[in-house]
Amino acid sequence: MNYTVSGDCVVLSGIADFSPEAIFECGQCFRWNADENGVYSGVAFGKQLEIWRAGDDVALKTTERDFKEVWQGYFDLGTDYAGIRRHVSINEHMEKAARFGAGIRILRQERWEALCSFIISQCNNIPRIKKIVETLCSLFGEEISPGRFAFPGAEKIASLTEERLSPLRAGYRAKYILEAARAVSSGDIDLRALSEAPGEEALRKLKALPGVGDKVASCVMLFGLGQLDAFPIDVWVKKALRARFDSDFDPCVFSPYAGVAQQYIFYYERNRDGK
DNA sequence: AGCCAGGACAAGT
DNA sequence: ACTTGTCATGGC
Repeated sequence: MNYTVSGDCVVLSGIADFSPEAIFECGQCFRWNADENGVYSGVAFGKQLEIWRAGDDVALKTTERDFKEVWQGYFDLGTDYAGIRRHVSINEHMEKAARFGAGIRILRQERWEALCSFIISQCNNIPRIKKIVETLCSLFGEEISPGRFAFPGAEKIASLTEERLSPLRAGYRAKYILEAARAVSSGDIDLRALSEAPGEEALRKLKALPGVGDKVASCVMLFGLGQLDAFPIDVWVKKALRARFDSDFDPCVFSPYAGVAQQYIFYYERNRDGK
């Protein structure tokens, strides 16, 4: 990946398939927000970042060291998303969806953060998911700069109780959060190993956790384990599959990038009537 | 005011 | 193998 260092920024020049808005608003993450100028800020891997598009370039306010150690991987800069868009544009609808979602990249998020966040996501709306996640971080995460918090580790959450999680207002999900944290911190489940495991095995082991079914497990695989072929089916994707694909349609045709295709479908289905 | 949300799970057909 | 009720909460 070509980049230049300019002042306190790292600049990616002439990079096409990289839209901060598409990346952060496509529902894959919950801790990034834009200011009035379209500058996104957030925290990942305990590091803070501001990032924005400037013409043909993308600027990241970070050090070269953090760029190489954290953000290059986080933004999946080694993957050719233009090629993936061509690969999944198998029909007219997918051409439109992929064009609409051009600039989406699947973030390689922290494994435990992805698991915890998508447990919270079940039967919940995105604004409230973000609120619960942010409360979780501000209450139990390390303050890395004034008002900014890292995502709390599984060990930290495992040491808590349902009572201590009650300020989250997470409802029935609180016990799922605790159980998952205990499983991760005790080594009962090894998320790192699952990112190298076959999809079948990763899905099965994730679903052994209480409160984790097909959909949440698939999201963890896609957004936390780097398994780009995982295909989460939520209410929006279900609606799109019903309305815009044959009844016997099999997402395997997108393999090995079914998850990316799913994200184009999801993002397009949610926003096609808006902007 | 009431429907719905990036569901999971058990119980009933 | 499908359908239904329940779970806790608040965004819109």
